[in-house]
Order: sequence, then C-alpha cells, then structure tokens
Amino acid sequence: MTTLPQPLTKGELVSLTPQHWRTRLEQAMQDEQQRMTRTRRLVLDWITAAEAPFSAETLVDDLTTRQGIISRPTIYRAVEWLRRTGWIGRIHHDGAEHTYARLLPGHYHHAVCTACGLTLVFGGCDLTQALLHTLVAHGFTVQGHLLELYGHCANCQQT
Amino acid sequence: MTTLPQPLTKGELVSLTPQHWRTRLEQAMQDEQQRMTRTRRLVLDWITAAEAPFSAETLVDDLTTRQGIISRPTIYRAVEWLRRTGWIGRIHHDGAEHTYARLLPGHYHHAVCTACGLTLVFGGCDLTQALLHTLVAHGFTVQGHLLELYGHCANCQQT
DNA sequence: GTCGTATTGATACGGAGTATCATAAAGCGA
DNA sequence: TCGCTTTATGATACTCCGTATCAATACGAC
Ligand SMILES: [Zn+2]
Ligand SMILES: [Zn+2]
Ligand SMILES: [Zn+2]
Ligand SMILES: [Zn+2]
Repeated sequence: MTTLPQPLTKGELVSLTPQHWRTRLEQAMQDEQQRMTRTRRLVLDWITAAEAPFSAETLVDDLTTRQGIISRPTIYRAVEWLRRTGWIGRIHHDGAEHTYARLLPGHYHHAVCTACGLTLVFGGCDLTQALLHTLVAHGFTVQGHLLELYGHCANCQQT
Repeated sequence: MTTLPQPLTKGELVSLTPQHWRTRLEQAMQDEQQRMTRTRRLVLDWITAAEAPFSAETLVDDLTTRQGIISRPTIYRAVEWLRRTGWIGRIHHDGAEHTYARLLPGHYHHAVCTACGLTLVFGGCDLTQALLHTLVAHGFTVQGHLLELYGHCANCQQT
C-alpha cells in the first residue's frame, strides 16, 4: 500500500509515480461511474507514459494516427474531464497552447522553462495572501487564481 | 504638467485618467516613429473612451460597423503593439477570450469579478518572492509570470 | 445474453488570431 | 505644396484550438 503527501505543504515539489497516479485514477473512475472504454484506456495509457507536460493536440496527433481511429472530440472530452476532476492540471503559456500534467486533485502551480519546456509542479500556495489585504479593502473576495511562472531551468542557464 | 505614481508600491491601485494615458501614449508614439494614422486614431479614441477592460473582438465589432471600414488585422496589430509596449495590459480569463486595460508601461495584475466582469488593476507584486526559495533550490531562475485573480466584487457578493 | 445508458466518431461549425501582398497614406524634405 | 520613401492598411484567405450535434456503438449491470 502506498501513501501520498496528501495536503502538500508550501512550495513542496509534487512527486508522484505514473503508476500511482493511474491506480488512484481508475479507482476514482469506478467511484464516479465513469466507464473504462477502449478509447479512454488508450488515452490514459498515453498520459500515464508521458514524461513531460503535453498538449491535447499532441495526444490527437499520436492517437489518431498510431493507435487506430480515435476522434479529436473524444480526446478533448477525456482531457477536459481529467482537468475538471483535477487528475491533470492545465498549464497556461501566455500566447501558446495549453499543456497538461498529471496531478492528484488539489491545488498546484507550475514553473515552466521557456527554453526547453521543462515544467516543475508545486503544491501549496500562499500567493493570494499577499494581495488579499488590498482586495478585501475594496470588497473583493478572491475565489480562484491563475498563476504560471516562466524562466530558465538549471540546464538552460547559459546566456 | 501632470505627475504620476511611477514606480507603484505593493498593492497600490492604479489610478490613471484616460486623457493622461492618451497624452503620454501619443508622446511615446512620436518618440518611437509610430505614425498617427486615421485608423490608429479611431482605435485610440475607442480605447481612451473605454470605461472597462475590453476584448479585441469588441473593438472589431464596434469599429468595423460604425466608424467606416477598419480591418480586423489592423485592429489586432494596433492592440498587439500597445500590449507589447505596455500601454495596455492583457488580462487572461482561463477559458475565455483575452481582455485589455489601459496601463502605463510597467508591471500589473488584475482581479476580475466573474459575475459582472469588473476588473481591478494592481501595481507592484511580491508574489514571486514566496516561491522563489524553492525554485532557486532547484536551479530555476524566474523571469516572468502570469497571475490573474478571480472572485466577486463588492457589488456581486450576494450568493 | 439483454438492455438502458454512457460514450463514441463523423461531421461540421465557431471563435480567435495571423500570413500575404498589392494598395494607400504618413511624414519629410525640397 | 509636391513628390518620394517608408510604413501601415485592407482584402483575402488561412491556421489552430476547441466544440455542437447526433446517429451509431459498446459498456457493464443484471
Ligand atoms: Zn530548460
Ligand atoms: Zn495557487
Ligand atoms: Zn461584480
Ligand atoms: Zn507580478
């Protein structure tokens, strides 16, 4: 039996084996009456095997050509369900297309290397606290936020 | 002569009259060899008169129908130039289209009411400081970030 | 197996933004 | 004020990402 760092502490790096993610996910799918169809298995296999954040279009390209006929809408439906339920996190890239990363349901942020695309995932966040004071003073209640960090990873430091 | 709160302090609300923004912008356009064409004047008039953040498509709808023929690419070119040079800020809305707000060149964030669309603009930000420690420990240098806050404004507090 | 329901794939559509390129018009100096 | 050079524009068409529709299919509970 495996245990997980469930409520992550501030700044803690998320560490999660693909197999662990997959096991928990399939459990949840049963609990929520989600059928394990051929198509979903292929999508989940692909995502489980992914070594880095991926875009929906990458999935489409790979699965529609190699693994038999899987339609674009179905792939987007699967990805969107995983995102909505928190099993993958959506990563925003300003001008570019979204990418996704395996996660356990929860709250995370990403640090994306703009040179090589490497993405670090962080659990926990106290970011809203900083602005909260000013916002409260204006009667604004924060319910969510969007935060992505961009920079260079350890391997891409040379100017 | 008007003075501005140039380097904004943390959490300070940006206060800027449309006329002031316009004056400074036209100055900058001259300095940077940007021609003041009929089309740009119409676009700037529209943005100067805007009372809330706007989308590029709104501009297209308004200007192409009412003010004579202005092409969509031209509008997008103008908006993109203003964004690149910092005279407007791009506001991300997760799933939905971008909006833009008048700004002076600098660094800002937005708090968007998901009920009525009201957008507060904040100058200054210490948000990266919170995560920086962990990131530095991983050899990651932060060069930029994307942050939007979502919630309900003072007028939209009722359930 | 049978059956009801969830899911799929085909198709087509939509919004947002961009590439191209010949034409027009700013701005500047004569 | 008249060219002239350079920049900006508009028409057109296109790409990319994502979604609506809906008849046909396949889960999986029984
Ligand atoms: Zn890198
Ligand atoms: Zn957060
Ligand atoms: Zn509101
Ligand atoms: Zn910031």
